[in-house]
Amino acid sequence: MEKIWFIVAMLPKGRVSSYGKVADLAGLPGMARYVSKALKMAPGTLNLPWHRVINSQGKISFKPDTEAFRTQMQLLRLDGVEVNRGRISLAKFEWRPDMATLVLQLPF
DNA sequence: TGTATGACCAACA
DNA sequence: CTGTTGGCCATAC
Repeated sequence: MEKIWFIVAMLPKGRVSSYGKVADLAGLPGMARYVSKALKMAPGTLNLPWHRVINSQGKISFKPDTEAFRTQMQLLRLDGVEVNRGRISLAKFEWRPDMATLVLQLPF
């Protein structure tokens, strides 16, 4: 759980990642669903950039007619990310960390 | 013990 | 593009 939060905390402004990728980086392959749960549980005091996590199809996972959907879209746009109908171009905005340097920062 | 439900995913038709 | 399938796992009833 902390591992997931830590990875999400590293997401740079203007980049996004998917639940599955976050799970992989956290050393929990195949646990995408667990990531969504971890974000829901995360204390607000952590100020995690949760909005930078979308699904593997490059879309916001909330239903389009919800508040959560709108706030996530707004936060992404504030980051400078283009969002069209809940869709984000992974080709342009996916976070591709350098694994070598990334590993050095992990506390686990 | 069983079933249903998620801020999921990859493969396939 | 959409929909389905099987896999995943914690929670809730």
